[in-house]
Formats: sequence, structure tokens, C-alpha cells
Amino acid sequence: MFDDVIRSFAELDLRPGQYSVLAVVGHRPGLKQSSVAAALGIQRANFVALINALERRGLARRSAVPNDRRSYALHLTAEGERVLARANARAAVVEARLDAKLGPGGRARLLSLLRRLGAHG
Amino acid sequence: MFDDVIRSFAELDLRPGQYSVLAVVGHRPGLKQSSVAAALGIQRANFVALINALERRGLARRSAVPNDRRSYALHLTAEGERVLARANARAAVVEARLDAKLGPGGRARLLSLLRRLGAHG
DNA sequence: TATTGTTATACTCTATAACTATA
DNA sequence: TATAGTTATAGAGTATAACAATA
Repeated sequence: MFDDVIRSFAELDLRPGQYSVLAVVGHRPGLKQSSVAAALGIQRANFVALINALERRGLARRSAVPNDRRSYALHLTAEGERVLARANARAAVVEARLDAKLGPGGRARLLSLLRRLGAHG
Repeated sequence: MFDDVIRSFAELDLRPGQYSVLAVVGHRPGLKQSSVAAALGIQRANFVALINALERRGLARRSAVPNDRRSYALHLTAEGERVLARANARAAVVEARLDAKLGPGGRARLLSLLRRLGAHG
């Protein structure tokens, strides 16, 4: 299933981790670099190369934060928004395939069970 | 959940992949090295270091196969059986924790849904 | 003192190509 | 020709320590 996701994004030259960054930054523009990393469970040391690559490709950009010269705020470029939209479309196709396999209500039942696994205690 | 498994085996100095090898070889002694690798979805090139480590620790051993001098048959040593038994006990504890989180019948429902995800088509 | 971004480094898992010795 | 085991190598992903700039 994860390989299916990887193949699906490969045509956009996007790794799953890169897609998750685009999705978070697209949904909440202006978040600090380390906040995005934390939201995705990525350590900030490892996040640097990730955001570097997206910035080099012109999909995301760092911008200065007023009142805190240590931080960068992250935004998508117009091209980044376009790539994110195309990736979302592909993700929807993968999800539809999953739903077809799981049957009606299957996804909700699966997510409910998986949430319990993550519950603390 | 996977981190829980890793922590649980760490006290036996066993990685999840090593445990899976012990489990397969313990359950079906005499399988060829490449059959065990294939059964676990591990490429034979990467399996070499894995089985080397288990053999060096005295948990598993390679033995000659009659009529095919290319192959090795894999078996557990007495110590390997003991470590496997202790690992199985720890795995049972982890499983009990999972069952407690999932509730009655939860595991069966979860496995049923996951099996559908793996179904071809 | 603590935090942000960064670099360097190391370890695990995985993937591929190529070799050898057998079949 | 094909297969079993092996070696070498490279790429991701991830983890920790340490540093400079800033708070």
C-alpha cells in the first residue's frame, strides 16, 4: 500500500515526506520551520535537507519572521501550490483504490481501530 | 506500536528482523537460506549479514544440504531456541497490550481489514 | 540559559549489480 | 543457462552531538 503511494507520487518527483511537507505548509502557511518539522515528527536537523530541496525546486520558500530573527516562516510558491494540487489528486486516486478494497464503511472502521492502537495507556 | 516492539526485544539484543528469522527457522527448521529470506520479503543479498550475526552469536547455524552444494539449510541452536522462547514471551506481552487497547474482537476486525488492503486487485 | 537553524556523523534498512561455485 | 550465496555499493530514513546566532 505504501509502495502504491510512492509509485503514485514518483511521476511528480515527490517523496511521501516531501508531499507531507507541501500538504502541511499549504494548509497552514507561515508556520515556523521547526513547527512543521515537529508536526510531522521529523527532527529539525533532518528537516533542513528536506526543505532545502523543496526550496531549490521552487516549490516552497523560507521568509523572515518579525520579532524573531532565528526563525523562518514557510510558504508555498505558486508552483508549489500547483504541485500540491496535482499530488492531492493522485492521493485521492490511491484513497479511492483503498476504499474499493475496504468496502463501505471499511475506512472508518480501520481508522477507528488504528486510533485505539495509538491511544496512550 | 512498532517502537514498543523494538524496545521489548532490545533487552534480548534482538532487532525485529532478527526475531522474524528466529521465528521462521524455529518453526520450519531446515529451510534453505534463500527460502527464509523470500518468506520474510528480505533480499538474499541483505539476508547474508543478518544470518551471519545470528550465527556469530550462536543462535542459528548453516548446515550443508545433500545433493546441492550451493545451498545452506538453516537451524536454530539450543541457545537460539531459548532466545526465541524468551522473545515469544515478550511478543505475547506486547500482543496482550494491543488486545487491551483494541478491545474484544478488535484484533480480528483489524486483521480482516488489513488483509483486504493486501489483497491483489 | 534556552531556542532555531544548521552541519557533521553514524546507523539501519533497502535496492542493484556483479562475482563464484555450483546445478 | 540458471540458481545460491556472497560482496560491494548506494540511497533513503533516522538519531545524536555540537555549533552560531538569537532570544
